[in-house]
Amino acid sequence: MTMPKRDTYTPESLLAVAVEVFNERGYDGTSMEHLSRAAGISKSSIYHHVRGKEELLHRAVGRALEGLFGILDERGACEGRAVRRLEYVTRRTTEVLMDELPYVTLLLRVRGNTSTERWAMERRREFDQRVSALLKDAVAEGDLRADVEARLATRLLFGMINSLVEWYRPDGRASADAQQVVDAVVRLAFDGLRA
Amino acid sequence: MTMPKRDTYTPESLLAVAVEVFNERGYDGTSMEHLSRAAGISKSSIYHHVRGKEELLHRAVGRALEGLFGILDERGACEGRAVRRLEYVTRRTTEVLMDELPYVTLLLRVRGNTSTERWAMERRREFDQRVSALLKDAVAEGDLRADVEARLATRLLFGMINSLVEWYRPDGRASADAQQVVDAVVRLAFDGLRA
DNA sequence: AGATTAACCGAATGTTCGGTCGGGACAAGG
DNA sequence: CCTTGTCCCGACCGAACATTCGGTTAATCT
Repeated sequence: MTMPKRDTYTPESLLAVAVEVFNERGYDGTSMEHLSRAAGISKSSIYHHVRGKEELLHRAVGRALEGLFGILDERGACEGRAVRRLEYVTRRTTEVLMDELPYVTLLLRVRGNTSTERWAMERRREFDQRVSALLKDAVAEGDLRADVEARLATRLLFGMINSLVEWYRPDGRASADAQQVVDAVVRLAFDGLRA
Repeated sequence: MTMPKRDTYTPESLLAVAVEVFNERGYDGTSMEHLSRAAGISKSSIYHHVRGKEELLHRAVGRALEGLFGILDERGACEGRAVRRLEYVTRRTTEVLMDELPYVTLLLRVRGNTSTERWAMERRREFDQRVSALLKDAVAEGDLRADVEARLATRLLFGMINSLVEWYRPDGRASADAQQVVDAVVRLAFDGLRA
């Protein structure tokens, strides 16, 4: 096997560039010309690394979904009272969203025009339902208010968390910044704005 | 002046159709061909009513912004303690968002590729800052928790409200449904999930 | 040194895009 | 009944689109 020493693109490193551009211009608003300019290689060279535009999208949303579903398998999401598990998932979802920001951003914006997008939307709905069940359990155990429907509350909770992709930008090496955001999300979600 | 009796499109009625398609496929993912099929007239006929694709976008986001900024001029947003004014704006923003759902949806999704989109983003930021100032006042008056930064809290609050466009669909003639959503938003925002 | 191969490129492919053009149908005013 | 203006259409245009193709370069393997 040959191993080129000059720095070169892998499907993964190319994906990182592409996802940045997708998020800036929108997937449909991004041409292969845009991608090639951002990557610093020619349009045709991109096809050496990936099958095409849609494969880049598929890899990106796949990575985001992997991160999100991974949370549900962690110990904190499976053990203890439902309200503690929900708080854990809330915290971890926020963390994963910030860790994998560009990929999750892209996932949250797919509109369903291609089969890849429809697949992503379906898997996302699946994740939502898993968390909705968790919230419903916490209400049943008496730890969460019962005067707001579980499905509705889940949607508003995720609405708050997911909105991070609209404004959060990683702050250099300081993860103190990130932890502050996570705390704010958990506090506001569970205890509200009121003093 | 001639007055055709056969039912025909006005810029406004055409806009309503266009905005639906924009929201389904995304603005960039919508071609004039898609619009013409949805409107039931030919592509070229669309240009009889509007200057082009971007004018439709401009009219739509303009209408959304009009509705949002209108809230800030209402009495409830100008009188009383800051926390009450913030609660009023929260409630009314949710209501306007549901009333003008398709238009606000489009507004919240612009990415900044055209000058119209950049204009919309700027005006939106302006609205955000007005509300952020309100929230900051409420913290200063001791009615809201001080352990979460005002700017951050505003973003999370709007994140929750704005997420409505991702899932809320008007329920026939029943506005009881809508009022339930408004109540849930205000309750969760100010008092949290906890029982 | 010669063969192989990953990485890349410029030029061209067919397709779809937003938008234009000349004209037809039809109602209202004279 | 003939003009005038509204509303619409099919045919078309240049540009931009995603993708393909034939070939070049340079590093690795034998």
